[in-house]
Amino acid sequence: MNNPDNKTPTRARFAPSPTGSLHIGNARTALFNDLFAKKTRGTLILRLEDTDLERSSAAFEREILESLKWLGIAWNEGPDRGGPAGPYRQTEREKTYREMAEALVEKGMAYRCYCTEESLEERRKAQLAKGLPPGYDGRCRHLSPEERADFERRGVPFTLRFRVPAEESVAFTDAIHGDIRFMSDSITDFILIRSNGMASYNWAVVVDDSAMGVTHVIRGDDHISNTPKQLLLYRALGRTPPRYAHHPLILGLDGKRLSKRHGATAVSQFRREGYLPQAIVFYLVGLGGIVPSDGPLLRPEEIVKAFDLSGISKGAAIFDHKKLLWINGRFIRELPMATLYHHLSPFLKNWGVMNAFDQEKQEAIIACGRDNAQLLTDFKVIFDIFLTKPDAGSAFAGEGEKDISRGILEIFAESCQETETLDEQGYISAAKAAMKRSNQRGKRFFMTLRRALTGMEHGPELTNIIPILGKEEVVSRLNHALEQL
RNA sequence: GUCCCCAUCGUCUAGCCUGGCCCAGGACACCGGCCUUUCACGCCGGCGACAGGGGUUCAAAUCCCCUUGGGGACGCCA
Repeated sequence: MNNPDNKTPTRARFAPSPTGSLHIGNARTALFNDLFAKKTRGTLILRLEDTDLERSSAAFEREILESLKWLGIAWNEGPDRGGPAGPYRQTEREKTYREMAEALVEKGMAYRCYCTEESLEERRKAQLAKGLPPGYDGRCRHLSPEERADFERRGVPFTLRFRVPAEESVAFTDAIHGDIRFMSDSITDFILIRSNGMASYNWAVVVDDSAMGVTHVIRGDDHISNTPKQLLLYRALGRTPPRYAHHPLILGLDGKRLSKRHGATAVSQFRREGYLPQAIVFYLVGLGGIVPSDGPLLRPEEIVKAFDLSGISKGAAIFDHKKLLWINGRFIRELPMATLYHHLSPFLKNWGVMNAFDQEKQEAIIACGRDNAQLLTDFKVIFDIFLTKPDAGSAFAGEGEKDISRGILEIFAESCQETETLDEQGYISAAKAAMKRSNQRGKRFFMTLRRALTGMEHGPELTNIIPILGKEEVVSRLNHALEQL
């Protein structure tokens, strides 16, 4: 579906509803649309589906836009930046939905339904109990003029329902799944306009996509069964439907659709936890089978180049947190320092690193800890090594070893003093000299140094840590440790 | 329940369209080893799958059918 007749420029859209954070599954939909638009040199539209007045909020809207931007998803038209196909918020198109629905009523393709929600709910339950598919039973479909007049006289609120034609075959070719066919009989009359006057999902989508000139609809698998409804609507409207691509959903470890109870799912949360946007994007496209996730780390342009809708795998994929972590670690290790630093700086500010060290030193520390980090937040421990003098005392081995430890530290301190500059080479020779003089070496020797200098048993190599600490600080820490012994 | 979608190692996948090169390749995870002053990184090795059954064919992971399993939809949510 890479724009077969490339006469018409492609127009794709991502249409989240601001009723929650942008979660990883929606992010993938957004990403696919973004990649498709970029690949075909088309347009990406961002549209807010805020017709659920109860649950939509401005805060969620802000968070969604922010998360999208952070992921590097760039829309050309949207609520925040306008465009020729506005409005980009469904609540602002309210009037159009109603007028167009009324026009359908005029033509007999839609009708007023006076059923109450409670009654509908009861009937649905009854259907289910009888083993029938739940769905509208068509009660108001053939109201007599008298009955209708009666409802109107009593001022009963109504919805506008689409009159689904019988025995029609609705087929479409999905870019990912191939041919899909439904019979209209499996679809019951659905609501176009709710009793509060607001459009319902399927209607708003069709009116919008049509008005906005959307050529390609790329969305989750869960919308496959909405597609025939929308196709019927296009038919009623006499308009050409877009092309469709339904990608599979992301599932949790238990095989159920990914949700909050599977742990972190919001993009903003991943961001806070120290994931890189590059890693998330790379993981997400890898999940779809677009790029091999074990292959080389790709730059955004390369991902665009590799992107192909028809290459997306059909089966649902389970979200594997461990693999994401691994990918994140790879990016931390392989990203250019400038890029890594950029993503790390908000964290550095929080940790009070900014005023403690100049950028050069910060970068040296980052380089020193890279191999030990999988998340950006893992750098906290690394920076702590340099930020605070360790409380080494408790970290030393048993009573009997105190004298040995003392000897090692004293002698190593001397060796350091004798060394001109304690760079990597200087450290190595100081250590060699100290080993000879103290007659200690190997694990005991180095672990003693490590504990005295960092207060921890694990961490980056001392050859990387010591040059950054510098001679003065090293000696100071050694003395500090000696005092505690 | 009805309709729709899907089905290769625990997980993500390659292979499937255009049958033989596949007693199925890679990666994550896991296990073992190496490197090493520690953890990590890195390197080497191991474990581990064509859901089942029928066809078609000289030959099927690959094509067809059925079964099973999973997912989704069926809402005045999107």
